[in-house]
Amino acid sequence: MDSSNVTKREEEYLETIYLLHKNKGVIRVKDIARMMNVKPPSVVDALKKLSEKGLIDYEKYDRIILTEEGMRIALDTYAKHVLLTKFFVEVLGIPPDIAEHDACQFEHYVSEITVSRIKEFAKFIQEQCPYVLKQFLKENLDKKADSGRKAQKSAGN
Amino acid sequence: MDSSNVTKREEEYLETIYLLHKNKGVIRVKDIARMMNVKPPSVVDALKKLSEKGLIDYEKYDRIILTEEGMRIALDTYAKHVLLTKFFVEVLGIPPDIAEHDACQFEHYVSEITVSRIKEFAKFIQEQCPYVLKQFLKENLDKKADSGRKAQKSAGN
DNA sequence: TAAACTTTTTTGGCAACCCTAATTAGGTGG
DNA sequence: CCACCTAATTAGGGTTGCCAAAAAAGTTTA
Repeated sequence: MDSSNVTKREEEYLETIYLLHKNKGVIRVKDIARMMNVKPPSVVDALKKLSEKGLIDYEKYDRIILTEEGMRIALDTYAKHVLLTKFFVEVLGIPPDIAEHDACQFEHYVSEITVSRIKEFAKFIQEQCPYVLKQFLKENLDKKADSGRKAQKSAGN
Repeated sequence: MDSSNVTKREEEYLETIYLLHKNKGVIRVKDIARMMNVKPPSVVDALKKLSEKGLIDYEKYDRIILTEEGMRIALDTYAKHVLLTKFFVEVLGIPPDIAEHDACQFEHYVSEITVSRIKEFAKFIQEQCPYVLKQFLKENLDKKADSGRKAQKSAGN
């Protein structure tokens, strides 16, 4: 019931493990590595840390399973991820891949208040002025291809 | 005109230097340290790096001045900071201190598209359905004190 | 101007993450 | 059962950032 001293990066590892388990059942070091764009040794380092912190069950050359606490953190993080992505796409009309990118970072920093407020806001606006929202999206969804897109920051960091 | 290989943390140092200069003129290592919640040696480390990258002019025991490029990055970052904070406060009704905290992280990751879309959205909604927005804020601004607030993540990281 | 105080810098270290190049374990076909 | 191939792990390093303690520079004051 602690979840303190879990770094942002560890949250990402937990989220990835959760998604791999959900989609494929078995979890391989190399799959985690591929999904997170790191090399296998980095994954092993991370697994050891997560194991020491009691967030996963991990035996060398063997299974990788989220503990109850690890699962709690993974679900929590993933829920924010989904909510933020939906908001960016459905309310702001951001292209899905960019929305994904932004959500993927913000999810580790955003406060609970902001998360729940975003959720309420989306619902409120979709119910109270759906036409205005549709109008905004219509005006913006086609901007996708041009201008702003290329002005993207150069990934990294 | 590059701005690549500037870390998030370095962006924060640049932003802090910009704000100190704007508000007090003179910039002291200890002021930067206080504002960023780090100790002086960390600031000195950062100043050396920023200087090597040509983002500040820095002579030991002497002045600290943003170069043109450093100023560009600082202004850019600060602009996002202001925009995000305003959006969180004026549209979502997040308490200012929390909004500040969230913006302060997101500003280093958010894509240009999302920044400009947020700006446009705020304008659009404020113009097209100001009453509905006011209604949403009225319902939420008083929630400040209770529930969500204590569920804050424990800073750090 | 020299002692006393403050600020800045240097030194030496630590933690989080990542990588390349070995090494070791597991699984497979002959 | 052994050679082979792949996947996982260990060994050894690198970077970024932060800190405490010690040394050096700057400033103030008697």
